[in-house]
Amino acid sequence: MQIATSPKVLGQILKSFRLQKGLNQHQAGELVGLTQAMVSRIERGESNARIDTLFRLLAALGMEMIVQSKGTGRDSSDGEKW
Amino acid sequence: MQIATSPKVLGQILKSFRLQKGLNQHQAGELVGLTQAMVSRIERGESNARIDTLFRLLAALGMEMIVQSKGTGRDSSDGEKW
DNA sequence: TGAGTTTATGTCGATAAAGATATAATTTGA
DNA sequence: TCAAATTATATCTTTATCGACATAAACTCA
Repeated sequence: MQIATSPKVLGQILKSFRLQKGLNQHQAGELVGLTQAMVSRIERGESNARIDTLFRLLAALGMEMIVQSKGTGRDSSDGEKW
Repeated sequence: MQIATSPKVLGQILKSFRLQKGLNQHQAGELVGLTQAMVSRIERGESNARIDTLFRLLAALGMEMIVQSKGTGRDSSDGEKW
């Protein structure tokens, strides 16, 4: 489970998932209609992609985005951290 | 915990969090340098905002984005769903 | 009903993403 | 070491975000 805190960190997460699936940038791009160049720029946090582009990449890699209150992680067995 | 599957769903999630914090669109926008108009368009999924804009909104609402493999939810007490 | 608040739409200019394509740079493996 | 594969950059055009307004529409409440 990875917490994305910036476009750059998000790009690194996407890259690690892509590698886990054994895909190169060209293949990952083909799955979602992105050029290899765009995949490269997004992974390096150079692109600051749009939301729909991110969702397409997430879907292609079998990933999902979860949005929650900060500090709601599974390891916060207590619940008074607010 | 909310799973965002599209810009539109993401917008609805953002809206619910904003309301939970008792903010109107103008106030939420001021926290991150977005106009009320932009907040409206993003929440309605009409804008398809950029990643950095999303991160700014998340931060302002005290939220965080988690990216994980599909089906890695906390309720999958077993771990062999892959 | 009507004023005040909140949200939705509209326009315009500037900036950046994205598609297409090419090519350099890097990495990998024989 | 060298060729192939992979990744990083570059340029050009099209399109969309975003800030800045302005204003319409919807909602709240006395």
